[in-house]
Amino acid sequence: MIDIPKTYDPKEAEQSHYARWEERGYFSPEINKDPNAPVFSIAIPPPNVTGSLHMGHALQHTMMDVLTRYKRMSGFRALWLPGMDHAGISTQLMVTRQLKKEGLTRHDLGREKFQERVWLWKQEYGGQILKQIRREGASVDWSRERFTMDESLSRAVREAFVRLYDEGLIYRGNRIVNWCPNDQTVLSDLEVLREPQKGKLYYLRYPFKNGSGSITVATTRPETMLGDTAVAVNPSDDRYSEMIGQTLVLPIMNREIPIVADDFVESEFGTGAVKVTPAHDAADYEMGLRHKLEQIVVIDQFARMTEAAGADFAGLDRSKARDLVVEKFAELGLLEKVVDYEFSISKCERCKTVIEPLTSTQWFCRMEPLRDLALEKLRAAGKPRFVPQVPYEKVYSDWLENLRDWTISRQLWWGHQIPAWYTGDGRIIVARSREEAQQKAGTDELTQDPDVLDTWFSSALWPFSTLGWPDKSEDLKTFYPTSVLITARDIIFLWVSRMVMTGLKFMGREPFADVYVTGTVLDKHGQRMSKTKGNGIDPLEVFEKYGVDATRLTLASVGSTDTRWSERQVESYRNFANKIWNAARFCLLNSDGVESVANPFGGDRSALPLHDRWILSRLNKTARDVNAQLQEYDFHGVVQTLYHFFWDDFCDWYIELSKATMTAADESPERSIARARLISVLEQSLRLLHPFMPYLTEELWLKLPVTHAQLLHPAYAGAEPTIMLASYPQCDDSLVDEIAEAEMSRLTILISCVRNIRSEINVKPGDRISILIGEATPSVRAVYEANRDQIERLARISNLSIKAKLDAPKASVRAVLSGTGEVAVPLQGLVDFDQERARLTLKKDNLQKEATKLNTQLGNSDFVARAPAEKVSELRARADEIALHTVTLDQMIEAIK
RNA sequence: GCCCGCUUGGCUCAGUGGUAGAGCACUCGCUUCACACGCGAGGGGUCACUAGUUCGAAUCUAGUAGCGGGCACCA
Repeated sequence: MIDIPKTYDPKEAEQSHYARWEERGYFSPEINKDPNAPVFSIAIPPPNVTGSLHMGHALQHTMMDVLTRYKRMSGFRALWLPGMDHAGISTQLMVTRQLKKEGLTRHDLGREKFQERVWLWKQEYGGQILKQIRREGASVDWSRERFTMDESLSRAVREAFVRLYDEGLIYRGNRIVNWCPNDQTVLSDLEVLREPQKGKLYYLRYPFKNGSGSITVATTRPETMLGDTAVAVNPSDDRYSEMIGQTLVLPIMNREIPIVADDFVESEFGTGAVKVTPAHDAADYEMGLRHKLEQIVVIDQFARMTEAAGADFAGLDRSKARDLVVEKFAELGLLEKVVDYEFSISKCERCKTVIEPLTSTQWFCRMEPLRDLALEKLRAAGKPRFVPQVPYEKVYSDWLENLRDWTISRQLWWGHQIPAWYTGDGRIIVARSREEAQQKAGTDELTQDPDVLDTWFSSALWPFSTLGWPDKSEDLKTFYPTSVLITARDIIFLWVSRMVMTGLKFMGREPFADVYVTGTVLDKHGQRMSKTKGNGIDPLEVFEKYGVDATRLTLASVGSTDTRWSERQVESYRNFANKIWNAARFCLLNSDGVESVANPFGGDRSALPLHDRWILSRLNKTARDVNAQLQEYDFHGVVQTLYHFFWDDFCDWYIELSKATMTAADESPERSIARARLISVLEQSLRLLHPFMPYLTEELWLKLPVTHAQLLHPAYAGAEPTIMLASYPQCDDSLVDEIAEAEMSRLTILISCVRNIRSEINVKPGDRISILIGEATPSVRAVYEANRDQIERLARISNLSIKAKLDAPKASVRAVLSGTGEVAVPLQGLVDFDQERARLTLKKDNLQKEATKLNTQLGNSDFVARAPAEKVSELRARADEIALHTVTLDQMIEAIK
């Protein structure tokens, strides 16, 4: 006897299969030997080298793995390419901290040594997430693992930079940027968070030069007034129109500044007059350009006041400077008032430091021409296709339409150093290498720009740089464009749109056909999980507690809508995994003799027992639905379909109906065939489930007494058996059998009805009862006759009478079978009549309510005239049924009075 | 401020122009020889609110409220 535990222990299966799959090369597309195989490819959204797995990853990876495994089993040359990005700022921060413990700064080491330290750090601490991806069961091709700092990807970065520069899409310029005083680098708009902030609004008076009073401006940042070079008012604001062009004397600084007119100013806000600090505010910067105002830098890169702010302020921190400015205004009698004010403030996404807008020379990428490529592609070809289309396509196109230039330089040492060199005479040479630069420059007296590129610049190239671009590699030809990108919605701008733009620019094709945007897993209160809130749930702990497969099912069923995390949900899928385990256990414990059955469902199909024809029909319809749902990325739907097929159809009915034959004591051909059929259906079910539950299904599938090699997809012929490479079941239309399904429903309705009666009148589960069936059409009666044993066994009946007429004793419980037929259970005085009468009366009342509703509808001539005839007759049939049922109930009530 | 999404039984969520669904929780009964992470039976919802379109609306339209999200140079 085979020894199989009663409860599924996920750990064992999770430990034993992954390494084997990987070693045998099952994750690589090369495993597919069919030269004409269609191609399916996914580039993983590269996680950050400093990061570790969170629920969002687990969710996306589950879906990517489901699709990859599904396509692989369907014979596709499937590639899911893994890797990481180098996370410039975060990684540099990690190593800087490490150095600090040793009492060192990066400047002590110098650039080169520092970079060596970062690589050492990466080797030791980086890429935790790669191990975690293995734990998830993700079937990524590790032989193609990439890192954005790999030489081949770095080459792609340089190539892209040079090409964009040569076309004038990359330029160097002095503009206002977002500066993080803590990280000491510029940031792009997308790396800046806006957070609500409680602060003050300061009303400051700026006197006129001619001594005729003052104008009042309102500001949240008084310290910036030291760099003011104008005050602006709206040209149509009557209060100020006469003052336009007049000169003010900036207090403290005693600088003469003009009053200018600008449409940007909102008359309703504050005093309607705005101080203008072109060097320290993005809007003021624009205004400064419009009015040719001087940019005076009063705050430096450490957020301290500069010499230009005056001797009293130079070197002061910006917050100290604020206090001092306010103090001085008060002393001068120029502080009109200070009011509480709530506004939003820009913060560094990573370190939450308040951003200092300042003018600085940086590298920028012009977005308009790239943006136009993406918008044209969307409008002309609908590419990429967003799933769900609403609202993401619009989110994407709206963003593209309002796009501003992208700051791509970063003042870091970790990343791709900008391939630009400066000559002694001030020329800029952009080239793929120093050698090329020297050639172009005609000199070797070159200094390379010290800055590196935004990490996202390299990520934007990911779908093709990972496949070998700029070389015209085989991989690039085969796997680009990728099939689908699966990601969270907050990455649409940061990554998706940039990949589309670079893909169209350099490859001439969008990098992926579809973009599937996942929902978000929220905490139980509906809040986003975040490190700062500390409300995150560690997927690894969930794996540990409930198993990877159950967690994957839970995550897959999240689909594209936000869902609150519910441990109960995982628990129910854990139970489902156990159900599968036990169904298999039952099959395996009763598997003697199945080897002798070559083709369990072979021969004349119409001669098969009803339940066999029925399960084949259900199985094939399930395969049809599942394939369709997977094509449509309906992850939630497909999980439901598989769950209900396996549990309701296979376990609750098919196994139960098979028991009569398959658990017979004596060995017989019938017994072996029944067992082989059960195993065949189980085997196919496991294949359907495999993309979602890789470990459990592999564990069980390999145990089944079937000829595994024959079940492999032809593209993998000759491979060592694994369910990973078995054919994904497709619907065989010839096995869809509506008659069998209709007949089967007659049986299940009857059995459920009898069970219901037993329960209602409190018959002990073990007791066998007599029942009578009548009033059924001859064909239905034939179904009952043919399945007499099954009915008796599953409804626990000792005496089953099937006749044309129902001749039940008066004191019987009778029930109308939905569709056709009546069933009666003689009571033989075993029931409390009062109780029974009450029960029947309640039942009758409920039926009356439904009848009233139906009759109203059927009495409506408009309905009868306009509704589809099918619908009308459906309701008529139901009304007739209720009428019949009511009569029966009346008779029953009468009989036990 | 603008745009978008969500609002279905106690909880988490499906769903569709035509008699309200699942899982969990709950009630009752079961150690029935795969499974108590189970088996059988059952109770429970005017599908946020209002108005409209329709023979018919939870499903379409408009508005209202609550929640959530995105965008924005309001000092």
